[in-house]
Amino acid sequence: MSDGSSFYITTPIFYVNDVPHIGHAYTEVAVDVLARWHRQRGDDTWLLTGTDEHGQKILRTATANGVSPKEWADRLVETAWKPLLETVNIANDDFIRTTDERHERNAQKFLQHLYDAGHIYTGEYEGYYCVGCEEYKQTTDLVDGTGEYAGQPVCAIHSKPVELLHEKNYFFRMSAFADELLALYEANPNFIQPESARNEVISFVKSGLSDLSISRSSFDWGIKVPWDETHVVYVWFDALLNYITAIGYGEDEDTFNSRWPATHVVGKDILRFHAVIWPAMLLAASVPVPKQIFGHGWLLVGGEKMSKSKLTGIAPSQITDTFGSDAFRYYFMRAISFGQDGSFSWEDLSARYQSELANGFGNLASRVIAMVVRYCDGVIPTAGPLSERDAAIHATELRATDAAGEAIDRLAIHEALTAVWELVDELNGYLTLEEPWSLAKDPAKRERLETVLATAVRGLGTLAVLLSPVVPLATAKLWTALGGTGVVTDQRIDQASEWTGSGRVAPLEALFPRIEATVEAAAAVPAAPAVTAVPVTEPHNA
RNA sequence: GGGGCGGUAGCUCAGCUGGUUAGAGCAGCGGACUCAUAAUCCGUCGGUCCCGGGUUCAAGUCCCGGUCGCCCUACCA
Repeated sequence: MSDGSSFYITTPIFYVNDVPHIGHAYTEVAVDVLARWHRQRGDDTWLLTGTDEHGQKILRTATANGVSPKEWADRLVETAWKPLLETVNIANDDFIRTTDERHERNAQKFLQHLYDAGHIYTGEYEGYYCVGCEEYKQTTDLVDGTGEYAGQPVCAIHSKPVELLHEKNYFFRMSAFADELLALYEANPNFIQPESARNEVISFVKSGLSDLSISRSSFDWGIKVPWDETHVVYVWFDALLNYITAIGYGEDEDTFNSRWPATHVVGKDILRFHAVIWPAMLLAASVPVPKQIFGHGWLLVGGEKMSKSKLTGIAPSQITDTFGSDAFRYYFMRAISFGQDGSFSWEDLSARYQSELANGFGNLASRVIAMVVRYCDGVIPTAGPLSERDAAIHATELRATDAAGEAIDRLAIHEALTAVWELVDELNGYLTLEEPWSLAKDPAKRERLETVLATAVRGLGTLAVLLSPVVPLATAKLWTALGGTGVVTDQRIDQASEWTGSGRVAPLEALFPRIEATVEAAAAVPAAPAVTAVPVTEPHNA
């Protein structure tokens, strides 16, 4: 687990037409925390994210805005999606766009490969098409018409007649892989996690797989099907391939082999694409399947799934403008069991910011450093003989380090934080019991004072190392204040308590300053939309 | 219609294969302390474990029924 092995992790790629909300940021942060953790463990880590830019919807909005689809995508990537990564401080190693040449070229290679191997056939798709919806409807989406349309099926949404259309399509023989997939799920219980996600996928596949239409000819904004340029590749088929085209599939075997297979973290709404279609595609192409697919839960606002249409969508910057990116990252990682749905509320966010970050961790850093400055002129003292309590702190450092690392291996980010926070709480309690401010008044207790402060400083440095993946800005400041060697992100997280430094501390500003008046403003104003349905500002597309 | 998940203190949630007085954090209340971001530490209040049956020496924990919420999936006419 710390042998420099490869760790390749991905986020889903953003559909550029969406408006960034905290759900997108949540996924990014989770993946980023895992990636940072692995980097600090010495693993050869690679974090990929990017954008999904093809498809009819994008073509349509681009046209409506009077620009080409590529121009439209360029604009959204630059104004919305790359800024989102900045907003929540994502340290990605690559950013792939499905319009990148490297992607298009190698996605075509992949497709041609499947075609040559006989996994693709020509079929005909017949279905009812609703012009209003601009999509094929299932018969269950249709209702009997009334009035002038009596007797014919109409779209349940538009109440207008649908057209029966035939379209030639290329189909991927996905049905042939059902047994192989089930065997895969069976043989590797961790392939799909958490358990609830795994069960759902298994029961879905057991109920039978149908073949997948993978091309469209009614519009042309997509990757051309290599043997038939009148067709473009179905957007999901195209999008999934980003995970391999980004690391050299088709043209750089060495790089590809050194990174693949990946850990895919996705929202549970797109789990099936990743846990069924994607592995089937890879099996067909004789490419190893992913290491793991993890489906996380949804963010609930006011008890409902957060959504733009319900006006509960929240822009990440609404949170980070007030609380900062560290608090955003910490809050969502700590408050929500990764894998389950989680409730978001401004009240909970500001409560946790105050009690856990400001009063718990931030204040601990302040008081320890202040005492070293005050009682030892900023020189970190050397510990003398250790008391039972001192030893207990050291034991907790080791226990937290191990427990957190083990939790990260299970992608239980929230548990990792819980484990680390035991050290925060114990250190605060330790100081209260040892009362270094009292020891300082008695010269005869000098050695004891120094031992206590040395122990506290050591614990604080351990926290800086352990929390660096989650709150990188605060821990960098803390690291500097502690006189830590090099940068904190280079410190081995699996040996967090073995950190070294110059032996001097520097003054430290409050890591998480209290947010007094602004808390009320933040809690009151942005919370309003969920209750009173005030529209959330959407800065980009109409 | 089938299938799955969930309904535990004011809030957010733990409670594995059933076993002593049902737990945590936050909020509330009381106290201690002063190094620190009026922060920290200690104590304390607080629950018909959705409802009704059943199995058992014993059920939040298993079974049946009901109810509410969510998710997946499928429709007969």
